[in-house]
Amino acid sequence: MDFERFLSTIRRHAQLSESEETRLCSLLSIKTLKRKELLVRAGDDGRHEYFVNKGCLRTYYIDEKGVEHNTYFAIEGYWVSDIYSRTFNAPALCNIVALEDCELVHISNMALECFLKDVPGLERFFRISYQNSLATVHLKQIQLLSMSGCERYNYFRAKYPELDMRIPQKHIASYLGFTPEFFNTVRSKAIRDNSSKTPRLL
Amino acid sequence: MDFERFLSTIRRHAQLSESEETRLCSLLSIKTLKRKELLVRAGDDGRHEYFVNKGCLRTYYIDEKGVEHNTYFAIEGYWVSDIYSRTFNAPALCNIVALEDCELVHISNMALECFLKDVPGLERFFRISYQNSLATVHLKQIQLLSMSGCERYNYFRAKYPELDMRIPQKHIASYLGFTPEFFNTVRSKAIRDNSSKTPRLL
DNA sequence: CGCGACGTTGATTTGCCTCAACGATTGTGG
DNA sequence: CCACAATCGTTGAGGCAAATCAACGTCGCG
Repeated sequence: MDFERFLSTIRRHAQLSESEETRLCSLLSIKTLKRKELLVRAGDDGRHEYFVNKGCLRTYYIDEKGVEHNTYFAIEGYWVSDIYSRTFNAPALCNIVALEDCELVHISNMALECFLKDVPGLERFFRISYQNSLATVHLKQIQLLSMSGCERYNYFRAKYPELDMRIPQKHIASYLGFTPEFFNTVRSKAIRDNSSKTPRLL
Repeated sequence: MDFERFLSTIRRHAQLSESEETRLCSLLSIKTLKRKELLVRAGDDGRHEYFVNKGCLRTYYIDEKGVEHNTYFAIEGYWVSDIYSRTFNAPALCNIVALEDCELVHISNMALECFLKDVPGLERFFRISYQNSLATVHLKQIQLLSMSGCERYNYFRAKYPELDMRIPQKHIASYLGFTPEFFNTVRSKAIRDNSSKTPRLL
């Protein structure tokens, strides 16, 4: 079992004692997924947290008309789950699917909650992580409200060059909130005038 | 100094010892604001957290063209701050202004951070709060991507009836991501066919 | 090879914005 | 207490950004 990357991520914001780390590891398991396999299906029980050791996943919501909307991409070192389901003990809102073959570290929400009650250091880790996510999401929200489609894509390319290359364009289009066709015209324009001024926010 | 509501909010997710509560209170102060007064100005130091005892505030971002975009409303029992500034020790991204006369509980980010290091119970409180916010914001993000303007407003009315009545329409328009003029046509339509199906998400 | 997924391009439509004008309401100073 | 300004909400005409629909080239894969 390879929990090294997992543990070193935890250690970035919190110190656990050796025995705490051992106990934590006993709650973990490894889950592998083939490309296109579903990790979470909307409506099912989504009360699990995953850490990406290897691979790439996408989280998306399916609206009433059957249209998919991507909300999140996860690659190595990222966490992924249906946060809504975990937090409110509700059925999952979103689907999560592997874009590549994946190796994930798994912990059930229940095990995690119990462990958190006992181990303040881990509370601290997640408090900091969630705070960071919240600040980041707030920035994304500002972006969605204030930037044109073209600007949003330039911003995305500048901030996540790896995702821009690794993920099929139609998924990026959906993530940024427009159609694949429109994404195309934006994209060719963005590449043409590559003079592209760096965005104001980063 | 009236910290009762503040403390009872904390107690909802965490238990502090009596001495911890006393120490916490010694870090707090009361801040009052008149209507239209600024609490935080974009670009300034925003490393403070506030809890609303009384009143109503709005958080907004000003884009490059000078247009305001509302991102958050806070009323009694809510917390408010420039989370980005607090988290990344950066200048504030947003302005925060009083929509009514306000009474706030104030704590500086530095005092809060120090206290958190010492008091695991408070880490827990904020871990849970941030997790709830994150789940809620994720839902809002889904909404912005998947719903039409009209649907977004019906959703907002259903979920926050108090805010719908308490806050000037133009601010709600901006929060939902469209102009006051367009908001109006949407609003009159929404009221007319009040048959309005309850939204799928809540 | 042939099928299906993906990316590309263009014609048409539409949701929402812009601009402008006009009541209604609130606030303010004389 | 009234007059006037300022702000807010309302309505309509015209315009633009982005969606929709449809057709076609290309690539990877069974």
